[in-house]
Amino acid sequence: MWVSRRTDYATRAVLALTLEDGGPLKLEELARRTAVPQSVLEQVMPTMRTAGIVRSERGPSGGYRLNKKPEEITLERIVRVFQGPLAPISCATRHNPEPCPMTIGCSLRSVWEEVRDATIALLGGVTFADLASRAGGPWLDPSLLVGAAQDAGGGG
Amino acid sequence: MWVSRRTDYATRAVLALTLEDGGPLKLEELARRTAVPQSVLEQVMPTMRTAGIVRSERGPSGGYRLNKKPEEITLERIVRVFQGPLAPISCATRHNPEPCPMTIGCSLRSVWEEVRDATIALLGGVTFADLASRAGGPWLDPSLLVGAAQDAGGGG
DNA sequence: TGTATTGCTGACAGAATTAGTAAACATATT
DNA sequence: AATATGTTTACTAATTCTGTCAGCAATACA
Repeated sequence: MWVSRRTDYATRAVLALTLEDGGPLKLEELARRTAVPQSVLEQVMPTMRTAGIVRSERGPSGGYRLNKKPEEITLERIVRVFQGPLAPISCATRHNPEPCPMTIGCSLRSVWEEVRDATIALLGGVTFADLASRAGGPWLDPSLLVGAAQDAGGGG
Repeated sequence: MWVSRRTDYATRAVLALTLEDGGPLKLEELARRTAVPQSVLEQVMPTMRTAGIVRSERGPSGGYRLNKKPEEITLERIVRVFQGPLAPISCATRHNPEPCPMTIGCSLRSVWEEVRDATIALLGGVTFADLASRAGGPWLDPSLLVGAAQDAGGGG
């Protein structure tokens, strides 16, 4: 339960863009497909733009596209942008591990590091090309869409 | 960075008790050895007692002991008591996964589940007997102890 | 019986984090 | 200009985290 809502939203958005394969998606449409509040996506997408993951165009016929090939975007990348360090505890980060009073011989830390490494290995080994190919059918449950975007209509 | 301070403290305390091997440790002593504020341990230890991990005796010559053999206490057990579900996201818990609007074909969820399972495998595969045997030398850095427990003195 | 020593419990305050809304702004097209 | 889009910032409410404290409960021992 350590993945924040925004991280979740971001990964959904990138998956949606991957499935769209090139064509730009407007924020409104993106919000509808991912069932994310538009006002929140408004904050999430610029962050990903700054991180170089997506690219945007303004004005009519604007929208978002991926800025790289899906095979080059790992889940780890997205998660890191929104979550920071992946270590479960601050004494086990790779960069600036917080010194803990039990550094010497603290056998707990090595386990936390193993958890960290396993997490990184999994998230780093999955690209959005993988995710898209696995996401066969319709990946959005219409019955739960009601209220997610008021003017989404029944369309489809 | 999803392991809370209290979880950290709890695991340290169990390790300390394991290293003590049977002999009871007073809360005050436990706090000193683990460099945890005594007032916080006062909340953490009863929780572990309720969970059946430790056992306590009151009065003079009282204190805490393990309630099981160290080989029978996994790190997973402790973490679960204080953290709840180990899944990184609420749609990937084993018990009551929160339905997310992308259930159908959402390929992200399976990755979160892999992270969850890897975490469980690691934490569940390590017992405090393991940890104690790995924790060779003095596992408390004296130089960082200052201020951790005011009346600990410079002693040692 | 009473006192000292220990653990137990619940209330609480401050800080930090999270989630979501909204208003005003910038840029591109027509 | 007018419209359609993305951008930025401020803000509120809710929740969680961390640590402190005061007072209660039980045990040992004189």
